[in-house]
Amino acid sequence: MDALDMKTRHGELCPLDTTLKILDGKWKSIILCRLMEQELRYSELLKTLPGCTRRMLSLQLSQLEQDQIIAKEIDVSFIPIKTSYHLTDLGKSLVPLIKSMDQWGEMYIKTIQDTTSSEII
Amino acid sequence: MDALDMKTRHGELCPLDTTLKILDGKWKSIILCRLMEQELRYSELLKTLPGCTRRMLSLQLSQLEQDQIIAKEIDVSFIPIKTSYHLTDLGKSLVPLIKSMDQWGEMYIKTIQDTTSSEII
DNA sequence: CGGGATCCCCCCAGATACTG
DNA sequence: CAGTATCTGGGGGGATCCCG
Repeated sequence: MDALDMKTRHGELCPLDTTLKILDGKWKSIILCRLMEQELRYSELLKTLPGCTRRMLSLQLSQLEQDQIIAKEIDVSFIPIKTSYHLTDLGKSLVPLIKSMDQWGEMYIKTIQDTTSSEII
Repeated sequence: MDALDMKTRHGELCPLDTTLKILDGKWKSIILCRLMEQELRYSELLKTLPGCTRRMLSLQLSQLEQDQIIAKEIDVSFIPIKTSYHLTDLGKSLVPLIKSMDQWGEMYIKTIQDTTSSEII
């Protein structure tokens, strides 16, 4: 576990772990849900994430950027500066997986509700 | 976020989050990888997880059990007691997803290695 | 053998203030 | 507008000990 010290934040035991590490973070899943639909600016993202502080948004975005899942464009043509975030190709390749995980989550929630309401155990 | 207070540890904003919460935990991904292959006992699992303490293994297993991803069987027919863990049906339904995530992780690692070694940016 | 209970430390994340 | 810097507390996780 010391041998492989890749540039990114990986050193996991299996590739599955790598995927989870990339997705792990308090707001990353929702951020990705938003960016799957459209490119968004920092302040626009912040509005859609009730309870998320600017500090946290910055941290999560920079990690996703480091992992090359998203990229930002900075428009310095006029003041105030505007930055926008969008999925990279690598990020786009994650979309089908995210949708599958979302669907499984939906199924899971339904199943749990059914079994706990009828209380079979 | 107060309205829905399900029995399980969920209160997330999107189903994707639910899936990630279930999988999130220091050793869960590897535990699931092991249990996908075969049913295993507590001590057997511990051996295949170098660095994992008994405390952590207990915690992770109990969470997976609470979430109804795994189940345990306790054999009290003789001393010492032996318990074994296996995937539930819900856990088995997660297998294709886990394999997809594992495959994406493999692809990701390769891609990152290529781009960073040639340093295209 | 398969866990809990307890203590303790460190890091994550919130609050607040500052900056180009 | 889009962030960073600093301080602070609460919880996750290691180490250790105990129990049925």
